[in-house]
Amino acid sequence: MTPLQSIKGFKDILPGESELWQSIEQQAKTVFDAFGFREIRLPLLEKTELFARSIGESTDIVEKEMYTFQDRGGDLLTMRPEATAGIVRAYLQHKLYAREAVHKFYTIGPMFRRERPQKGRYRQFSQINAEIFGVASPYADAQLILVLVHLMNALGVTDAKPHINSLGCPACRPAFRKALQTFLDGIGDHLCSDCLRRRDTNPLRVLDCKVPGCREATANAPALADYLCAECQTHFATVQQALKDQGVAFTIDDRLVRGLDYYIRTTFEIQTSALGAQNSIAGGGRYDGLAQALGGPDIPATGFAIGLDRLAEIVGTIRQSEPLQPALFIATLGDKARTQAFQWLCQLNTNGIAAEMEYSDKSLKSQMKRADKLGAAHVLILGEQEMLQGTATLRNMASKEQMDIPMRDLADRLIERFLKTGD
RNA sequence: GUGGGUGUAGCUCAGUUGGCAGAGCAUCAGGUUGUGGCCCUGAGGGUCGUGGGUUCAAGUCCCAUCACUCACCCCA
Repeated sequence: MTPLQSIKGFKDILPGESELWQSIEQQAKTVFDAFGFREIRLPLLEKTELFARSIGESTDIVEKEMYTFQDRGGDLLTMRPEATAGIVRAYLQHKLYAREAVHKFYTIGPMFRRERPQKGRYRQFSQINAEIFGVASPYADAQLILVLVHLMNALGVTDAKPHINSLGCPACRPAFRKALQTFLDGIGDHLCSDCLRRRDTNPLRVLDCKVPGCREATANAPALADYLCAECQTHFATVQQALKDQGVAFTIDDRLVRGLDYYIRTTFEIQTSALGAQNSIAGGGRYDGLAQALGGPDIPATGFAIGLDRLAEIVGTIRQSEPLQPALFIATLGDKARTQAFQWLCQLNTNGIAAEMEYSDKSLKSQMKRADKLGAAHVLILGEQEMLQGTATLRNMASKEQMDIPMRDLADRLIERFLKTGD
């Protein structure tokens, strides 16, 4: 019988890789602390309606990628495919806007989408999210981009550059959408089949198509920038100026159209070439209308999500994580010695000293081999001779020096020794 | 949902016109009846992804199926 396997698109993070994730998460927390973001932890499960109303009924995510099921009470529930909707829900539910005008959150955790897996894309994937509520100013957008750039630098990710765009607002986007649709109607046969479908459902996405034929056909398409209202223009210009003032290099990409319905004005992505077809490791934008659409007050908001799996893959090629090396390995010969050794081991471990021992009956040679493989700095040998003498032998693995230590209060002596010298 | 590639030891992979299932690394043991790294010797470990077909004979050829993977779509 073949052993059970994990579900397609769900992966294990084994020791060796988990250290990498821990260090990225730690680094992110450090950056968030400095920029004034506080952690919010949320359920993985929400009512389906929340995502349908926030992400957009006609998006692929809602139409065919969500893990949705009915619970025993009859409610339709969904494993969250993204975090923003849940954050907004919690923000509204607890009326946090009534306590303070401005809130800055971050959260780290898994999301679920039933897509076909490939490099850098899994059915369970983790994101680091950051959101700012209550700030309409473009400086909030600029700050988020700066947080991303700062974090990438701190992690040593050099092949990563912000791409930014403005999608306009409810005042100016409809006019552009109409102009674009008219243009697309005129070039019908030159578009790929996907784009023909998009022309009706979501014309802006045609601009984002990678098919060369579509790129050519839309080369002279109306540009969103020409349709932005005065307020949107000022907003976008301020974002750019703020980034320049901070010395952040960025690319204006007027075809950067994001998939979720709720984005307006500023959108941005951090792109890299290190992940095959998946060139985006983080993305976000402004979503001022969402709080109101979900039944709350009209509160401006902006945020981003980092693909943690993708980030870990990139950072992992830069760094290698080594297992923690024990300060001491205890080798024993005989049952009595082993019993004594386990007492000492427990004492050492509970006092914060990384120590290991051999539990089964093995030759001293093979125990030394294992100690060496684990990278133990010292080996404590307790055999029959030592038991008779009332001492144990402490061997320094690097210098090969050995010394006898009385068994009485031995653990205390070692704890003192290792805590003091640190080796 | 669509298309391509790959499935042989724990890992990385050889396997010729169809003819006894292989290597390196790793593991374990011995060389030293109580001392690691290097070296030497040996051992264990395989439903060749799974099921069917062709054949005297299939890891190899044919069909189906599953898994993994890359890409499209979409997105982080």
